[in-house]
This record gives sequence, C-alpha cells and structure tokens, in this order.
Amino acid sequence: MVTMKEIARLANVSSATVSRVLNNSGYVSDDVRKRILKIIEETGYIPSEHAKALRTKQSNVIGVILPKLSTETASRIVNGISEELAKHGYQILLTNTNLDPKKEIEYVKLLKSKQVDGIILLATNRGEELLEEIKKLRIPFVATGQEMEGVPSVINNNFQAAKEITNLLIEKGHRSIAFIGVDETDYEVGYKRKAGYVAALEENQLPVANKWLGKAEFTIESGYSTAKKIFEASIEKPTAIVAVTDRLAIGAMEYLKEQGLEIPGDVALTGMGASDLSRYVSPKLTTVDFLSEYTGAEAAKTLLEILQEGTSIEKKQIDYRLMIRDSI
Amino acid sequence: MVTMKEIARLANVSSATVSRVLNNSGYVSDDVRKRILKIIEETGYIPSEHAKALRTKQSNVIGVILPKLSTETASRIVNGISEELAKHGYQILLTNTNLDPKKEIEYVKLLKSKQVDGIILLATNRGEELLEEIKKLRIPFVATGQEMEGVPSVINNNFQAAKEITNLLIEKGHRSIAFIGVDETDYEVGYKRKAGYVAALEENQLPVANKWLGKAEFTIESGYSTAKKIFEASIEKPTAIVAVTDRLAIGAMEYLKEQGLEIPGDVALTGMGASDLSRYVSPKLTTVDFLSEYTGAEAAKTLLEILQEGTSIEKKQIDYRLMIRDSI
DNA sequence: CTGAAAGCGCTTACAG
DNA sequence: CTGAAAGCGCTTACAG
Repeated sequence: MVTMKEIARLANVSSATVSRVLNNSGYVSDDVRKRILKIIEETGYIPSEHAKALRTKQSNVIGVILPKLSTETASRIVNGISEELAKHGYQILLTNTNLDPKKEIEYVKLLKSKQVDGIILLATNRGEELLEEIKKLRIPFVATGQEMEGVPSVINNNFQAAKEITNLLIEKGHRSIAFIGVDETDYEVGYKRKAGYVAALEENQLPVANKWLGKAEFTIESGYSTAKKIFEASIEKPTAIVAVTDRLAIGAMEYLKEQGLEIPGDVALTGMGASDLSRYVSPKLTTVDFLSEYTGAEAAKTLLEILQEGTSIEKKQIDYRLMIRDSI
Repeated sequence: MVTMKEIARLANVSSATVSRVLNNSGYVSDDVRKRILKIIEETGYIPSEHAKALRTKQSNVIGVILPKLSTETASRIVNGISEELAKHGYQILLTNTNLDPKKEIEYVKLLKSKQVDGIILLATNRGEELLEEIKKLRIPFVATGQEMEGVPSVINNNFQAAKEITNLLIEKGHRSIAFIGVDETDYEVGYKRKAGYVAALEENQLPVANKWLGKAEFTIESGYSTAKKIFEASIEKPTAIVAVTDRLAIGAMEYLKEQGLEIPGDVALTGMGASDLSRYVSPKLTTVDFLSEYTGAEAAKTLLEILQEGTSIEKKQIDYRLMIRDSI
C-alpha cells in the first residue's frame, strides 16, 4: 500500500508537507503543492483514516444502534440520519441488536472502541444500565424513539398524537372505542400512546373498559388476533378501534372484513405510523405520520451540534401529522 | 482516556503482556492474567480499534454501499448482511448514494481510506468506471443486485422469475399480456426481467406488442400512469399485466380499479418482490419473493469466505419463490 | 515556506 | 512466561 512517506519520497519533500497539502493546513508553495497533488493522483494514494484517527482522536463516523432494520420506521429514521450526516462528511457505523436489549450495552462499548465521534440510539426501552454505561463512557450521545433521562433525546409526541386521533373518533360520535396497544415497557409506544387514548376518553367522560383494552405484539397477525379477542369477549361490540401501529390496525382490518363488518360503517379504525401499507389497503387507513426521516435527520443534527458546539438540548419534540383517510 | 500503557503500569507489567491477555495470544501466567483482567474491569478500559487496526491492517468492519435505504428490498438485504456479519464479529459501515452513481466511486475510495476489510455493493447499474476503481483498489468486494464482470456477485434469477410468472398467465389462457418495466440501464430489473417476459411470450408464439410495453419509474404513481397509458393507447385491451415491481403493480391496480375493471376477472396482474404491501392490497398480489434477507446474508457469507480463505466464487444465483395469490 | 522529531495506542518478532 | 523495542501511518508543535 502506498503511504504518505512514499508520496513524500517521490515528491522530494517531508511527509509533514504532504500532510499539509492533504489537509489544506499551513503554507505550502504552489509548485510543491502541485507536484505533490500530481503524485498523489498518479499513485492513487488514499490516506489511512486509522492513522489519522489515532492522532486526531476524530473518526468522522457516527455509531447507530438500532433494534431491527427491517421495519419501515427504523429504515426511514436511519435514512434520515444517513442523509444528514453525509452532508457533513460523516459516515454511519451500523449495529443491529435484533431486539436483544443486552446487545445495546455491548454495542455502545464496541462503538466506543471503534472511536466513533458519537452515537445515535434508536431506543425501544429506557434501560437504566444502558444509561449508566453511556454516562460512564462520556461519548456524545443522542437517543431517539424513547426519551432517556439526562440524555439528549429527539422524540415524537406520542401522547398527543394518540389523544388527537382518539378525539377524531369521539367527534365522529363514537362512544365505544377499543384499543390495541403493546407492552408498556416500550414507554413511548406502549405507555404514552395508551395514555393519550385514555386521556381522550376521560376528558369526554367516556368510560375506559378493560375488556376493550388489547395488548399485542408488533405484527399484523397479532393485530388480527387481538381484534378477534376483543370482539369475541364483548356482547356489546365497540364501534371503533384505535391501534398503536399501522400493522396492528391492518391486522384488525383483516379480522373485521372477515366478520363481514364494514369499515368505517360498522367499525371505524385508526393506525399510527403512516406506513406505505396504510395508503394502499382498502379502505385507506387513517393514521398519523411521525415524519421518521425528519426525526432521523433531527437526531443527526442534534448530535452534530453537540460535536461542534458542545452545547446540547435536553429534548426535542418532533411534529406529527394526522393523515385522515377512509377508515373512519 | 485510559490506555493499555496505563493498564500495564497499574498491573506492574509491560503493555506487551496486557496485549497478550487481551488477545489470548502467547503465554501469560494465571495470576498476572487475573491481575490484569481485574484492573481492566475496574478502570473500564476499552482498547482503541484504530491503533489496533493500524498495526494489524484489519478493522473488522465491512463497508456497504447502497442506493437508498428506504426501500423495502434494500433494508431487507442490509438486514440480512448485518445479521450474518454480526455473527462473525463484523460491523457495517454504511454509505448511502441516494441514487447518485457518481457517489459509488467516491464511497469506494472513502471506505478504502477507512480501511474496511471488504465492501458489499448493492448495485443498480454496472458502471465500468466503478469496476475499474474496485480492481485498482484490490479490496475484497462482493456485488449484489447486479452481476458485475469479474467481481463476485450474488444475484437473483430475474430472467427466470419473470419468465415463469409470465408463463403462469399464459397457462391461465391469457394471450394479450402487457408489461410495465423500468429503464434497461438497470440491467437486472430493467433488462433481464423484460427479457424473461419476452422469452415467455415468444416460446408460446405470442406476439410482443410495442404498445403494450410500458416503461416506468420505481414508484406506485408511475405504475398508475403507465398502466393508464397502455390502456388508453389500445383499442383491444390486454387481459393481463406483468409489472416488474410490486409498487408498479399496485399503481396499475389502482388504475384498473378506478376504471371499474375486476382483478383478476377482467385483467390479471402480477408484481415482483413480495413486498409487505403485496399481501395486503386487495386482491392480494401474485408476485415473486426474491428472499432479500437471504440474498444479503449470502452476500455477506461470500465476502467472509473471500476474507478467510482467499477463494471466491464468480457468481451465486439465489433462488426465488413464486407467491401465487388472488390477482391472477 | 519546509523539515525533523515526537507521539497517538496498539502488536509482534526477538531475546532472555 | 515476560519485557524492550520497533513500527503501523499519520499530525503537529517547534525550529529554522
């Protein structure tokens, strides 16, 4: 491999000078600069980032830890991160926990050892242990997906969005609104969205019925079976369902159709996430768009600010958009 | 930051010895080993990968270059790559060209400078320039998505899949089969899939009609408008449409429904890709599953083999699966 | 405007 | 079983 030393030798200069032209730092006379550039061109020399990083303590790579890449939200967020970062000359070192929270800590350490300049975590839970590790490591850090105590977080307003979409149903005259949620250890999606739903009911003096409160996994199939369970358990059926993800809503939609129920005539239905899917099922699903690319870009920006200015916000809340379509 | 030297000092040994326990290489007496391990634990020491890579010329990271993360196929492939790589202790350095082919070359160089151990490219075209750069750089390399001359490639059998799905339609008695394709500079998706369609028609002595050959972009909207163009241009309408992606098929589906045409009664329709979407539109779309996660995993395995054994296959063809559903 | 030299944090052949 | 030393390929304060 051709090294800087080799370039220096060929150009009859010291490697310090080669370094200067490469980094545009310090003075270098014009002919020397040209001579060096020419030789670099001819030899196809590419500087070693490892050596550079070892000296400068800066790698221009950002670590990203995510639970799973193959969900639409995750890939949209990562896409947003990657585009924003690329603009500023940073690359992404990607680590995938495959939903194993223990790996989060392992990967934080790994990324530290790879000397990334900062880390963005797409969080699904708010692990205490993880938090401590992050603080111990003193590495610039931004969480998204979940708000993490004492760590800059860019998050969606899950409470408000769930409340608003439930209110939409109430305004349409629904009084019996079932809910398909997920485990509350996922604080934002499980707890906050449920809290929003409950708040909407309570503010309208509607009772929150336990039998109408379903808990599902993150799959379409689980949406189906949870809807089924809710309907089979009740004599008086709900006239609307709020599901915390589009996939759950679509699973529920399958069930309702199978039962010969009209949507939204017999039962109205809402999802969350504005997935591609939501636009092409029929009826088109009413949902909320959390602007995932934008969320990712904002997380990246936040990290970049920390890196450049040392300052940091505690928390940034991203807007959402209600997508009112045909399912309500 | 605590370094190996510091650990050595605290343990009253040389850094060579610390290095030996860290890497489980060479002999270290048991008490020394324990003493060192304890100090590493207490200090939270994390070795610098840059220093290590600088010495060993090995970084345990693989560069991935992709055109866009936010397509289902891409994120599934990357997920497959990442899972397979993680098993072997490798991480992914992700670069995203955002569909700008010029960036492919730039990123190959960048990844080289980051001293990745190898590169996986999700290719959308077969750029000559890029090929040359890769060969010049002598870096372990695997292409997927497109077959690249003289470079190990793991690809789907696009020709055969397109031919088979077209044959399905022919077997059902269709004689007037339209086609929605994409630009042929995308050799695999644009050229090969079209060739498969054409081959099926010709082997059955069916004419290939120019007016039924549509060319679209990779969007649902484009599927819609291309279907529209084909139908409006013809007096005798086709009774079936082969689209080269699910999104195009779904766009076409929208158009057909709008025209009051029954699917598959009036017009049968097929897509390709087995996207999530394809299962939940109605009617459910007949398509072909190219096993993207598996394709990604195979690409990773191929690269790992090159890295470990120096050997390499020229080309690996991934199986596909026909998903026969309700749209035909 | 340019160079010599030190040093970033590791690993590894060599010597003992 | 362990250490001293060289070296990986850069950058940067210092000197001229």
